[in-house]
Amino acid sequence: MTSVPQHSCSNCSMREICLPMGVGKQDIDRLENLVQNSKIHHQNDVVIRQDDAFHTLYAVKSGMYKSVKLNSDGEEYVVGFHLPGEIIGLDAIYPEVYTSSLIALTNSVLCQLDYEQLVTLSASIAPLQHQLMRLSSKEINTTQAFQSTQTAEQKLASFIHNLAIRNEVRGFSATELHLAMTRQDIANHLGMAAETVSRLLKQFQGRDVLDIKHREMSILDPAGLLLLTGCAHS
Amino acid sequence: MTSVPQHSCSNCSMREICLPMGVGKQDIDRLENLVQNSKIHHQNDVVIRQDDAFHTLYAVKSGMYKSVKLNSDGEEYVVGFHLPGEIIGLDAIYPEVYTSSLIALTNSVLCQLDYEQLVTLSASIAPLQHQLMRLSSKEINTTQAFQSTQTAEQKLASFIHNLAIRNEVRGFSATELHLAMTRQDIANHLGMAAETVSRLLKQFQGRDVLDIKHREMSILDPAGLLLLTGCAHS
DNA sequence: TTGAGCGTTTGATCTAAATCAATTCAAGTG
DNA sequence: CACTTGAATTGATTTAGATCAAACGCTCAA
Repeated sequence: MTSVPQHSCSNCSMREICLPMGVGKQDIDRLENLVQNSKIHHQNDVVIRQDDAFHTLYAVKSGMYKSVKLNSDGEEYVVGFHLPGEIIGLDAIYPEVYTSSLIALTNSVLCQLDYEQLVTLSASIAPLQHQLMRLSSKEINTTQAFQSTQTAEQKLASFIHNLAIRNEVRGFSATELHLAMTRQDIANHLGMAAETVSRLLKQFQGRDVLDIKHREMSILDPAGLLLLTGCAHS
Repeated sequence: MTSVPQHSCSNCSMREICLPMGVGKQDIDRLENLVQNSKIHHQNDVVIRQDDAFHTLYAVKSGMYKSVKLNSDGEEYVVGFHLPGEIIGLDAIYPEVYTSSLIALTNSVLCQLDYEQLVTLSASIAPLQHQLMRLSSKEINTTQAFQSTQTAEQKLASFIHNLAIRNEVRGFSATELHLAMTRQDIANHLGMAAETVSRLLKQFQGRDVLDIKHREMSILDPAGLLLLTGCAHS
């Protein structure tokens, strides 16, 4: 983990997705001043430890992270995966401790924002305040969306579709995905066995919906994939 | 559905849970002025229709509501149940339409708040701004919490335990619960069959964890119930 | 280059919970 | 008050997906 002094929201390719969205030129430097030095992480670096006191929100600048919750039985649960432009830690505001650990899945960079300072600043920058609420709202939706899907097939299809959309929104490919996480991580996240993920992926391949080699996935038939989701997602 | 002109946050028994929490005496009337006339609803009244344009947040004053999402297949999904003091609509901020329909489960009352006005007001009342963020954060947690539970038994036990805690926080009984929703609603919400709910409740009764007659439930052994949850919840 | 160690795949078996099918119960209505 | 209707229970059967078990294939380090 290394510190990078230089950082800038105005030059960041994620500025239209992340917190700065809608913030005018005259205010963006006030936001930039608040962003702490970015941190570079490597695969398996633990960035946040569950139950640590919450003071800081994080924004993913590049790479990918996962959030993992450990329950009292010692069972792990993969809460989700975080792509560039996404804010991490919104769920920790209420309990004032982080509710899950954060782990880098690949070489990745995070921006740090002191939560108290951010809230104070947002009171005087309306677009920032709105974006903060929008991002919280979005997170509520994300978490709710998957609950409604029922079969393992629908869950996995929804997961892949969701990942593709998120990739596309970020200016990456909507059809060529690199899976930074293991099959076990996906399975755990979706509440199924890793074997089931493996078998379903093979089945999706057989139906020419997608092609997958190790961690590289091509979506051959996006419409077919959407059908597999049960159409529950947009 | 009837309008009630009189309303007051300062006299409301939910003020320490709801939006006014932490707002000082000098500011609370500014919040009260923003609260629209409360609406009285009866069982099965549809308050919000999914996909309608979002402008208003709601706070439950009394009674109970459920949120229901209809997916493109025509399948229903019960997103959750809303108790007094809870804010409804935070998930609609991002998409700018309500993502589910809201239905009264019993005679109930809602307070209405114009979202834009609330955000504007919160910029000048720091405790209100904080509470808005806290409530959003809480909602993210709530939605995440159940995902980690696996078996039907754990899910149902968690659901009952969660309901009991929420009741207690509101100054109601932690052991005597009235279930305003049907078994089918509970089952749908937890992603299982109504028959499974019925069988599990009977099993919980057999183990003397709880006693249930129709819609009235007594939790006889709260510690035993917590054990059944897999201890994943606080 | 070889071997160790994950991650992944594939196959066989088992089980929790769904589905199907009836019956019972409760509350409201003409 | 009987009658209707929706909710809840109970039992029998089926099945999706878990678990168990084994083999395979990368990747990395010595």
